[in-house]
Amino acid sequence: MNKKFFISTPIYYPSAKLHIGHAYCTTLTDTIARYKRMRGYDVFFLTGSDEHGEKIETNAAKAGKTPQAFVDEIVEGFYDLWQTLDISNDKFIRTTDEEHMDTVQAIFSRLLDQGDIYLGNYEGWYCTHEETFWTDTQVGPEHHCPECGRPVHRASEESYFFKTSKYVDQLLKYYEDNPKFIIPESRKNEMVNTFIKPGLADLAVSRTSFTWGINVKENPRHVVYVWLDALTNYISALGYGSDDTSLYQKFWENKDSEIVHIIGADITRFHAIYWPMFLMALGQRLPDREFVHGLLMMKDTKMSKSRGNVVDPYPLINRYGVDAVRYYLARETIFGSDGQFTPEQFVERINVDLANDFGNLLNRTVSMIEKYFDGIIPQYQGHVTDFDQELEALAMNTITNYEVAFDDLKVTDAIIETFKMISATNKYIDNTKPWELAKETDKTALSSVMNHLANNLYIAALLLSPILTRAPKELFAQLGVESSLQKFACLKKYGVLGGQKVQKGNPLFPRLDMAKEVEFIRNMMNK
RNA sequence: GGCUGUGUAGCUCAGUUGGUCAGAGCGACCGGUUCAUACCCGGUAGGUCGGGGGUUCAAAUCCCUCCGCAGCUACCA
Repeated sequence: MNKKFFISTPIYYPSAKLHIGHAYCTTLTDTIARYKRMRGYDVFFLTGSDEHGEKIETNAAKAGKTPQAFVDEIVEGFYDLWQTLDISNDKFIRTTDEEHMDTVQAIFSRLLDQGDIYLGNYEGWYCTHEETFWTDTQVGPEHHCPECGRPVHRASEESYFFKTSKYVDQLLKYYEDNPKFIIPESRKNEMVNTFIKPGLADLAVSRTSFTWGINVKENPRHVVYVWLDALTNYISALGYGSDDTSLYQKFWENKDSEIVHIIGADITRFHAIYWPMFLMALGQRLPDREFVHGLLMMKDTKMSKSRGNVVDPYPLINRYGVDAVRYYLARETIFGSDGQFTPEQFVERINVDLANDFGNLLNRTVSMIEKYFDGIIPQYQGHVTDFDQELEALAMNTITNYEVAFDDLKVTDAIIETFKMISATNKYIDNTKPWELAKETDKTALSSVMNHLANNLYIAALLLSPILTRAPKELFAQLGVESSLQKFACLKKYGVLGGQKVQKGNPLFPRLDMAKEVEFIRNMMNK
């Protein structure tokens, strides 16, 4: 029985096009999903779209479309972007899917029956112009709308509430028993200090001010308000509460399944507090990890819809390729802390790591094997020199470090480990000086060097295959690696390559002209 | 205002429980090499570890204070 692994991205809101921040989160999640599959796990990778709410209703009206037609069109763009980025999700859930809506209604009814949800009044500061409720802190002592500056007034709206008090202690205990539930830990402290300690308010889970949502069966004037709708996607996608719960049993209820949500800091509260509470109320198992990823910053402005200044991923992908973009996203930012996007760093990362170190290593290796051995990779013969031995030891060590890092969701660290090995392999060429060995009549040492180069490249390509979806295949083609060897399990022992016929191809990653490309990206960003 | 974090070489950042912790990568400069995508390899970088004060035999690493920056501050996804 294989181990199970469930991983999700947030479901994104289709009020506008996706930008590189979304691409970042989804790509990172994808690398983890691919890694786990490579390690032999049964993986369920979920992404989707959160399609209800007032903003959609309004935007659709502005566009002269029905909300459904409006979201249908935008969600098409989601599909397209994920396909373009080689995202390997197993399902794409939409909160307008009938099964999802049925499940949400059923959950709502059950929680209402149980007394976890009650009817009350949502009270706050209301701005008539913005048609929005604000909190005390948001309106400040002057009681002005933070959005438009107009005066606000007290108002209340009938709403259903989820009773959080019932589950607070249980939640805190879960935090305590599962120290790795919220990562990074500072996010957990934020939750406890900001929301729980001061006394957690009940959560409004319905609205009467708009209609584009899932109806509350018991009271159709109300629609289910965002979080009870959106968060439920993680289990409705698996068939929870439906006729076929096999996936749910396999990936959620199953004790041997690890459940990971990758989320942005902006939705931590909902995933770290309310989602566990909903699950507790339903008597269901809680996720193992809420991994809060960092934000991609544009120089000094946050990249988000609200502040504009977003980078469209398409021009980057079209010009530099999927691998380059995926690599940049996974490598440049330490997973869990914020990163910065600058054109210079983007180009440099690709040139230094992918073109110079990795791509060029393949190129020079293939050239030498063609030149010295008529294109046939010499057989592995153990380690002939100390350099061979060191390189082998380092390669095997790299594989271990890589696994440890990736298992802990430290994607960046896993990549760094891999590139340390690639660097060491470049250095190995300088140490062994194959061009001098080629002058000797005894080719033993030279053949061993060629074999080690091929084997290290092969290992590197396998380790990078969760990140790069194209280049490893090209590398395997150039080294003549048969598909039966393109498996992680083959890395258990060193030296599996030997006897293959190499075939020189195009450079894996062409070197980019810094000045020219920086200008291109700048122009793109300023559009 | 409150709560979290953060401020280390030109740039991006590592630095577990205080004592080779003053580091890595990139850029720059110098040198080497030729199998290679002007690539790769080696060497050099003298940064008061934000300012000030304190604890200690010893602090980037603990405490206080000040300054800068970021996130959150309860229903916008």
